[in-house]
Amino acid sequence: MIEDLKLFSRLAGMTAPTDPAPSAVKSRLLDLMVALGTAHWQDYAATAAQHGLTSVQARLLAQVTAPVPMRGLAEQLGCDASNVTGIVDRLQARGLVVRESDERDRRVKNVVATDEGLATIQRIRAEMQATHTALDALTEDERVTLYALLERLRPGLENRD
Amino acid sequence: MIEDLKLFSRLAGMTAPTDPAPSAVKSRLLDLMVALGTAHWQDYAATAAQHGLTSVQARLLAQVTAPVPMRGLAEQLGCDASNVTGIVDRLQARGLVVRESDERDRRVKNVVATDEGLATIQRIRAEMQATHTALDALTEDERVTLYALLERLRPGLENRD
DNA sequence: CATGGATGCTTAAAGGCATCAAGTATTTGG
DNA sequence: CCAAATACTTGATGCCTTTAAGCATCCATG
Repeated sequence: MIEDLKLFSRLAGMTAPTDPAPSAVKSRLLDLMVALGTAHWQDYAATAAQHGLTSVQARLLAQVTAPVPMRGLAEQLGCDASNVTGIVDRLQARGLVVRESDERDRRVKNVVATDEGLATIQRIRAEMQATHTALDALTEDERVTLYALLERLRPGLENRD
Repeated sequence: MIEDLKLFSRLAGMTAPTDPAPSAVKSRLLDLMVALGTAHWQDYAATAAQHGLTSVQARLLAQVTAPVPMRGLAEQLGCDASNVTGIVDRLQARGLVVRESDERDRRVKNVVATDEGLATIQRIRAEMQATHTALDALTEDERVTLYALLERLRPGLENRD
């Protein structure tokens, strides 16, 4: 692991001047991000499954901290509005959310989390064992550094319509 | 952004001594990882979709650098073997992979990527625009640091059966 | 050698996710 | 007032996923 760090320091130095070819670090970093992203996602899905939820149901539920119209959920999830209908149907059938008609615009239905819904999503967050374990492997300072680096990655990743 | 780093350095210092309560950094880092993981995953799926592949199909294809038995693919994808049958069926229908009977054990069928399959997966990797853009926001040194940190996260995340 | 138990793969059924096209309310702007 | 836009739902189709069951092949033990 420490060898790895040295290896990449050398690689970094080698391509430093003008960085003409795509960096070897970048390529390997991409692989690593795919691998970790997948593993992390599976942790999320597995934890949600322990509460009888699919990952997309958990993701939707997490968005409902305040009343949200269906349309808004569709945008946040990056999927078709017709899709949200079914997901909310199933969450509602389990008593985790409720649909409320908007008074100002009667076309709109706002989704509201029930107490049980709020409790469930909080529990899922707390129970993501693999992710917690992984983060425990870092010192607090390292977490700060990681946070800062990931924060800088965010702008490039988020503006996908 | 730099303020953020200072903020978290302070937070880190505050919880330093014995770290009794769950760290605030850890909690925010978890949120960030969920957000970035999702965004990154969507980039992956969208890029694969441009080549008419689902994300799982792309993921499977990426595993087939050498002949792999169906069972091996199921383990690498973390899903049931019966699932792999259908995914390989569809990839095979598009001419991206081929099934070959293993000579030593005739129960086994090895999946082999065609030239077109190899080319496709390479193109998808190269075309993950959002991810590449995001990584370009970092300097080479920062990428090295990020790689080293993520590498340390891996053991905790990967040993999920 | 024979056979019973693994092992590798496939099929079928059932449920959820995703997109598209079409349909119903409701609002809004000319 | 009426046409277009908007919010949501429904239905069709296809893929993913799991479970249970089935077939072929291997292997270990008697």
